[in-house]
Amino acid sequence: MATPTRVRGPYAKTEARRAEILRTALEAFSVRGFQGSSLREIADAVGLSQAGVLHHFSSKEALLAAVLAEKDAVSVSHFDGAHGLGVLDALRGVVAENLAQPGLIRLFTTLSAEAINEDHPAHEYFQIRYAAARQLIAAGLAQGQKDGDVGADVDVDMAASLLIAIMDGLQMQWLLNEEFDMLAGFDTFLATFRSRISAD
Amino acid sequence: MATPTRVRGPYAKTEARRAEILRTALEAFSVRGFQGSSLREIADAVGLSQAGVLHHFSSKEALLAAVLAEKDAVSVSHFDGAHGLGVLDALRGVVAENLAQPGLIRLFTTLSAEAINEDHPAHEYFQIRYAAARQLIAAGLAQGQKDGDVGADVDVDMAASLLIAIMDGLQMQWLLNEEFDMLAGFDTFLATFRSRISAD
DNA sequence: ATTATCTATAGATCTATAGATAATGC
DNA sequence: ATTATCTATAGATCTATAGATAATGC
Repeated sequence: MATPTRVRGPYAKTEARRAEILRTALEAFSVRGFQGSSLREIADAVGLSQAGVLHHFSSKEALLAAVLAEKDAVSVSHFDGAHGLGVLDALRGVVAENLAQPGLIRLFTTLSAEAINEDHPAHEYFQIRYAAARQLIAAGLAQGQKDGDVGADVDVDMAASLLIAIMDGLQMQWLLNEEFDMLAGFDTFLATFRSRISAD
Repeated sequence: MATPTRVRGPYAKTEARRAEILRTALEAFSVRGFQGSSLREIADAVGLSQAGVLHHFSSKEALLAAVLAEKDAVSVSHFDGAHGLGVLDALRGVVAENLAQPGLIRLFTTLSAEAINEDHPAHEYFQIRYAAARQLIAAGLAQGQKDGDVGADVDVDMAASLLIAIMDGLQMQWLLNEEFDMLAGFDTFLATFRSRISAD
């Protein structure tokens, strides 16, 4: 029962076509959510039939999974080696970068709210994503405690949750109103928060 | 072309029936969103046919509008007379109250994210709701500046945005994980924030 | 020969309306 | 007589599959 030998690979254009579908699906999901988007509208925007899209992604859920998998872990690069109060600067970098990617932020904001529902296909994805983000931030702050630049009395898990909460909340206000300056908001928050958690 | 005289009112049971539909619709919208909920599932849960629901609310959008109109302005009572640093205590009261109403919080979190889309029927509702919340909080803080218990250098609009952001963000984490203690999170935030904005 | 794509369609939905029947209020 | 409710249905969707045809790779 060996898997049949793959005689040859896909067409040369296939990779680009798949990327085009993913880009288009991201746009649709970010604006209308997963439930509110149809394969038909994505196919039309790409210039394929609906069945053509399903040739590349076997189901609507598989397409969502592919979109999320592709855009995952992008912001993690900011955290390479960040520790202690440097974590706050890394997060500021994430906020600044997000300003240039409204579509991506809208995707995550829209889908994460849809995914509160346990039956949503991205429910587990977002639970894991949030836990991982908290863990990454908390670990960086804990390292800072060892190094002595973060106060030993700071609850690093709660601090991580607050940082994520303020970022999420500012994004929401920015998405509802482009004029809103979420970077200034984060800086205002950070000014207070930094002195709060820093070891005197 | 006068409106035909209303000869008599609805049945005695009608008010209760409408309330039942609203309660059921809130539950559905809060779990699956507006787009993800169907009149059929709401009708089934109430024990009516789909057409029966549409007799009481002329369309799905009208039902959404009625749900939002009914639940609006509930938290405003906390703010009666709150000003200056008292605004922070009022907001803490809102967070504490929200802990007992996960369904309602899920409704607003789910719908507000769906409503980022300009074409969503609740888009304008949430823009107005956010603006009103910011205005209410900012006005309370501005009053505190006149009274001298909030620092004159504080940007009250930004402070209001930060307070709303942290509340929204903590709610999101709480909805994804019931174990998360959002009141403790808000208190941690407040401890720092209060000293930050208070006039020395 | 295999991959990519299309047309056609099955089988489920979904919202809203039309028109009939049952229940209630004046 | 009016309100409440039902059944039936129109008219649009929606996802996924079957099977045919076109394009490409070895």
